[in-house]
Amino acid sequence: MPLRTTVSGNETPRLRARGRRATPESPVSTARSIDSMSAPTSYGRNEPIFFEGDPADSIYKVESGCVRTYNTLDSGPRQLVSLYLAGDFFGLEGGDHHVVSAETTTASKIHVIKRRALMARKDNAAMIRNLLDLTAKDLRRAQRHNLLLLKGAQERVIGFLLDMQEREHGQNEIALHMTRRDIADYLGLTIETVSRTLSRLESESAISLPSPWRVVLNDPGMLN
Amino acid sequence: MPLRTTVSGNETPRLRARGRRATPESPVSTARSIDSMSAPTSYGRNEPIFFEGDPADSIYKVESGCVRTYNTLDSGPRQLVSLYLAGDFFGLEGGDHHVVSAETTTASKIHVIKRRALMARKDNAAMIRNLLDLTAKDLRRAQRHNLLLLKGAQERVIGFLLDMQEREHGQNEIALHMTRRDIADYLGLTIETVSRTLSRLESESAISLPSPWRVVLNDPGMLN
DNA sequence: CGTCACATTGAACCTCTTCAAGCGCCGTGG
DNA sequence: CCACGGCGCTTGAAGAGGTTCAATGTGACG
Repeated sequence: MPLRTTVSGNETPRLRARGRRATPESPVSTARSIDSMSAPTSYGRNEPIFFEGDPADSIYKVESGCVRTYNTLDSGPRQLVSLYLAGDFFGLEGGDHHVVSAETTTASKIHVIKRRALMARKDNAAMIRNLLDLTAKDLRRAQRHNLLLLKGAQERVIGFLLDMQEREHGQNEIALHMTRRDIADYLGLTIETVSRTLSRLESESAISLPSPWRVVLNDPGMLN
Repeated sequence: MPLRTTVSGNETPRLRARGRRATPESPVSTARSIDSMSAPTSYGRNEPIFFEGDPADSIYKVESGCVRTYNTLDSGPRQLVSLYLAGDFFGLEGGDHHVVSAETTTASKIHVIKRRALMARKDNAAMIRNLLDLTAKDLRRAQRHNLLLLKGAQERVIGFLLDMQEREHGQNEIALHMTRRDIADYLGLTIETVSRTLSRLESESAISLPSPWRVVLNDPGMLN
């Protein structure tokens, strides 16, 4: 097993949970689409965004970074429901109260969009249709994740990497934006299994691991 | 291991895939809500409703029976994405084409609702909002299913039973509407594991199995 | 330099799968 | 009418894959 000569980038996985530092509120945008309706809020690593049970009066868009949603009601090990990367919307489950909690997995910028602000707009019918499209997209993502969880460990990890690659503009070098624990909790595996699987894929030169938070897919097509 | 003196009901799990027999089309309803916009179509057991790749020009509501959605693209063992019971809507994933296939698991009646018919109505803004609510509900269901798949075999089966109970009006005796294979493919287990787990739960008198397609939860609260 | 969080690696254990056999119900046909 | 065969379900024993427990490695920061 080759010892990795790690050259870590600036994505240092380090807990720096200072309080959230809201950027000053900009005047309400008159933009046509849901995004960019407000200035993004900056979050540190592992900072909560909302909790299960909170009133669900806003939806959210990831400007940069990464957000995990999870369920606290079920005791035992943490189980992630979803991961959201730059460009993704979350908090779309509907209902009066959130059914999951949301936290950043790394330093992130998040747009917070009040539902009332959406509905108050002249073009609110278009907004609802926009919301519908976003929710349907999240549904498709959840269903694809379901399929992934019906497979074995190696296929889960590979599926995760391919999904991440697709969501990160198709580059072969992808930034994970999260720790092994997040990956494991998202895939229903242990961190040991995730680590071993990645190591094996690297030893088979299917991937490279320049640093723990970076993965290079040497042959994305081969991974299927 | 007590031999079960099975007294089969009329839910005989038997292939009887006669051709679909559409009920005569009723005049377009002027009802206020999405459901009951058309007369239901009757399907036999294991009959396809739509296939992955078909144009998604309709949404569907289960009047009675049960529908499974699954993915055929990934080779290997069949993997169910979702199960829909009486009262549930499906086909809400959005997009121009279906990303899953849908089949009945048992004789069923299904409402087929054209999207165009929805959008053509005077109150189509309300219809879209209705669609949004239904899609968000399906999303919540998919996310709950995700959580289930992150657990062990016994918890999956118990979670499945509790989910079914909740969806069948909270009665303690529930009809499964499907075979062990469907359950296994939905939970990511083998039929043997499902069968064994149910047998063990019965031997611990947590449940009773009057017939393979019927389950009685002796103490729903205890199962958590 | 020492500490801390995260990641990796090894070995024993356990759960679920795989393979195999048998049972019960039902429909069919001799 | 009963024998046969298909299908679904159950049960057992061996095997593989992932977890658990434990130790070590690595980089960042004070």
